[in-house]
Amino acid sequence: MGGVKDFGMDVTSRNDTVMELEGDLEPQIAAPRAIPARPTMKDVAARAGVSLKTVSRVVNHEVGVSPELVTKVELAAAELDYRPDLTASNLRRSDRRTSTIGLMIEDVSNEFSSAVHAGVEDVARLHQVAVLSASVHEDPQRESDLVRALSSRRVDGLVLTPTAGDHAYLERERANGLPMVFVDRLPHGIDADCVLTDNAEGTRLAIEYLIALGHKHIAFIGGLSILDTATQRHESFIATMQRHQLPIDPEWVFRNVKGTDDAEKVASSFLSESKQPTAIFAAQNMITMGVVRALKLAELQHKIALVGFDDFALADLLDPPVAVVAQDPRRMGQLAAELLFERIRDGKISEELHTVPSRLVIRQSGEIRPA
Amino acid sequence: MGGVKDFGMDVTSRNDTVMELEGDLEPQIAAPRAIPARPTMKDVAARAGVSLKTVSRVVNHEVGVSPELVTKVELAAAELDYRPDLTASNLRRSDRRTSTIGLMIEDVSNEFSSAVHAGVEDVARLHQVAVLSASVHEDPQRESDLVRALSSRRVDGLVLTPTAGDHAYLERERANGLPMVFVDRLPHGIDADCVLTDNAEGTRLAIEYLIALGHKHIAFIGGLSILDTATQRHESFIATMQRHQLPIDPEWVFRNVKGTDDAEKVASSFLSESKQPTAIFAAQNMITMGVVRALKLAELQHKIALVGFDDFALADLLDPPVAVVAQDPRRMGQLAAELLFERIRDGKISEELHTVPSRLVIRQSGEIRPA
DNA sequence: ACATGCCTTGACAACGTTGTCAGGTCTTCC
DNA sequence: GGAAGACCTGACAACGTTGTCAAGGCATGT
Repeated sequence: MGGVKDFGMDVTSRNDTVMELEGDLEPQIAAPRAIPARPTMKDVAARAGVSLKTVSRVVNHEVGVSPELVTKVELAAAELDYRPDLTASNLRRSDRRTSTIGLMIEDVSNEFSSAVHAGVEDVARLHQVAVLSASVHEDPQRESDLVRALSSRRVDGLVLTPTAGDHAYLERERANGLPMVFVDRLPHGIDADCVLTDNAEGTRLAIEYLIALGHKHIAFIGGLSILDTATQRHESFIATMQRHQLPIDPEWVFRNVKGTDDAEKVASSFLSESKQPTAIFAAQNMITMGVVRALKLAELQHKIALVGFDDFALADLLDPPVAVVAQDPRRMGQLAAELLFERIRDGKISEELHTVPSRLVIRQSGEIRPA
Repeated sequence: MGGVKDFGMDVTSRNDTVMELEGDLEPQIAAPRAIPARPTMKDVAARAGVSLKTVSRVVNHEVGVSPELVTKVELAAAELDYRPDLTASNLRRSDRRTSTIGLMIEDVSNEFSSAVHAGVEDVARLHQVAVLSASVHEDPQRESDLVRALSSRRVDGLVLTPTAGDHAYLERERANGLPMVFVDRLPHGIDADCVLTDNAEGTRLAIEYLIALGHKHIAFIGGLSILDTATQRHESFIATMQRHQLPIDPEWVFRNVKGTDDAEKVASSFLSESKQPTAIFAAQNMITMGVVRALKLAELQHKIALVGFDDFALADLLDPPVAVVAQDPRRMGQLAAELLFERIRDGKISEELHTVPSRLVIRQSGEIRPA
């Protein structure tokens, strides 16, 4: 809160009597000529010679206004460059909609998140709704601050990727009229609508593909296990290997790997040993990139197979091109937004779980067979 | 505008007398229990046993409220999960700030645009300001629609990448109190604050580097010449070649190339000829990727030098790693936002031109010498 | 004891808009 | 010709909040 109050200089409203109190002071050179008055409905009404309410009707395309008045009002509005004030409108309207939703993602400049963003925007645009977007950066404190900020701006709903923390606090927010849909990760402490990738299935696809090629020694490098997505991929890896009665070598199973550099280090460590896996499964975007680097450094990129989870730009241009389990983040965003608009429309709270399928994209790095 | 009026069912305000008119109809099963009432200041005031204004003072951290009352009010607010309504606050406040700005970029899911977005967010966050973001997709109609939409939501200012069209219409918007800063491209028909990459200088750096390596026959593949950025890069290419008295072979100069596929086609066309350039300058992101593809296809990636304009993820992992002129889109976003907040703060309109330097990132593809 | 001034609190209007309702004009029908 | 209805228009209140101002309590100085 604590608004913006330092700017002061409090310009009195445009056409009221001007305060004449400080006439004794020298002329205020370059006074903060702040905030030119915007034309309001009142101004349009005056210019068109009609009442306020008639302008309102014309602006909102209500039926039952005579054509002449419509023309007059539209002309006056155009001449003044009138823009209806959605904030005032929202205040008065009975549905209290702001035609704005909030989107909280990991990082707006991240390839995955911004694809989700694009998907949400696709749908929001159809509904003529604007999107307030923000990066959470995996920070629970920032997450709850953002929820407050967006709630204060009275967004009609929220699409968000939850952090690892507890989300019981959102229950009250939702009860107070803020519909929300989670995307990419399941929240803890609240039952809510959620759109997820099928992590287990995607992982199974990748691993079984490698197994079919004859691989028996597959390394697993996964992300932060506080995140469900990472855990699901790990569990599916284990389950799939077991189902095929293959040994899981603990020295080739890494969890809690964070970011490209860490992944490169981890991969390099076991690639320099004499005993090596014949294939590597990198359970996340950044990790895949790190492994690519490590393989290249060790000049093993054509000897050891690699499949990553989540596609990325240029994966097909690398040497060798990198096989991946491709998610469909844009679709996830679209689906989440569609769900949200349903919830907003009929005001009911529900707890549907939607899964967006992932598919295996076979590229050379995956086709390498064990020696 | 034509707001959202189809949802109907007009729930009367929460604690007023409930309308008893249609008691004869069957019970409305699962009636759209729309919009639960949110607590307002009035509710908080009642619960804390103080006046409305006192709650306002506490919420806004104004001085001069007795500590006991502050505690009482804060307690009541917390119990009700009260969230101040920024839209109502903005309406009444004399500064009329919404603490929200608009951002219009090419595409939220584009690597360059979303880095600009991240930069804007960095600065907005410091100011506790939310960002309404939208993709323009190089569509002038969409651009002006978005400006209207954001203006109606009374954003405090606008950061935007202009399309190729005319922008005189924004003059009136700005005169009506909407500060704006352009980023990445210079607008036409309006003098305004603008943050640009130094396209000419970046291009010069790249070309002179190639020349220094001994290249004399350099191909140029550039983007849509309706965009100034593309034109500037082209002109700088020509000027630099001429300054070094090198021939410009028209059959190796391509403009108006759009997207990866188009670039690949164009590059492939001249790579299949017997006479070839010894180096290629790709004047844009997508174009560079297309050229990489074409070179790889022709197996010339280690024979012909390549430098691209604008860096991209994994450029360093390609074979060979691709040399580029790197812009700093995040810095551009930050700078634009900083400028915008200055304009918002002191309400003055100005027309500063800011240039963010680009730098040459040398990677193997640039180090290839002519045969 | 009284005037003065500071400090805290609340009543009230207003921001720009829309929902409600009443009033006016014009048809239509007996 | 008059009543009834359809149609169009405007006056007014209200949405949730803050700016303004006045009133009351208390301490201080004479």
